[in-house]
Amino acid sequence: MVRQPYLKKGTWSHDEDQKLIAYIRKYGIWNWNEMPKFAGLQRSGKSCRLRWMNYLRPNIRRGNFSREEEETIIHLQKTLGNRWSAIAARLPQRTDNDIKNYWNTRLKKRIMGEKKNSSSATTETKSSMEENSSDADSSMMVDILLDYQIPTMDDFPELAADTTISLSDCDLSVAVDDHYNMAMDNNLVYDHYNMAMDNNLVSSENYWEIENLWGQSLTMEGLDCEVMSPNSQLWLHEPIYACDSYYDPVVELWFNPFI
DNA sequence: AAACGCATCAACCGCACTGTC
DNA sequence: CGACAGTGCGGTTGATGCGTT
Repeated sequence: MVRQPYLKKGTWSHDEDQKLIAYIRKYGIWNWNEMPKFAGLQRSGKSCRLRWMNYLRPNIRRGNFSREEEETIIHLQKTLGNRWSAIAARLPQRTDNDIKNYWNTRLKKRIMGEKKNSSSATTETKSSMEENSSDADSSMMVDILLDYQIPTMDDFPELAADTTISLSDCDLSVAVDDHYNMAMDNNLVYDHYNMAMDNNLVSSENYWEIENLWGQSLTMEGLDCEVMSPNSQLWLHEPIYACDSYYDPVVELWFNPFI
């Protein structure tokens, strides 16, 4: 009879966060089920993955959703349904869990309230939205996002899976520039890409945009440890979060992991 | 100050999907 | 083709905080 090791549940402690971050920074993500053991965590792989994806991962934006983000979520939810991961893919720096929570606790109620008031009022709101230029802009942005298909590595079969990719020293531009321009006609993607590459050093914000644009094949999980390393270095280079208006203990962890 | 209700969000659970053998 | 392992996703729950009585 195999004795199951004790697996802790519930809220993560500061110490556990430290261990997971330190481990991933050093070795990258290779196997969620095995990692906790080596990282000295008494957690399931699932729990580690969730904690990482929803809280510890760099470039996660926390705090209040902007009006534009709200409109985007509402629009995408209407179009895509409760496909939170798909919605999150179109909202840089927000996690699917955050979006799901925000929808369930706030937006859904608001929508229900609006519907309850009267259907005519809803129509009125829609037309007033169209009149309002900023709202119209956000609506247009949503349309662009909806039309935009995120490319994956499948779109670039020329690129070998073991290609060394280092955003921090712009190897990426050398490796994929031609393929990218050749394959992508979408100006939105092209602008994001150029915006990032115009900088000598790719900022974490731009990195996030690129990561989203290039799909999961270019994220940590899709890459082996060799390819992971440059990305890890990138995080070390600039572990800055977009939302800087409040204290976040995770930011503190990234800057001072061994406090 | 205590009790209560509600809102929020981190985390869990179960299922589905995908890749490998 | 089926079994299995690893991973991802969406629904749900439970702990916590906050406002109200």
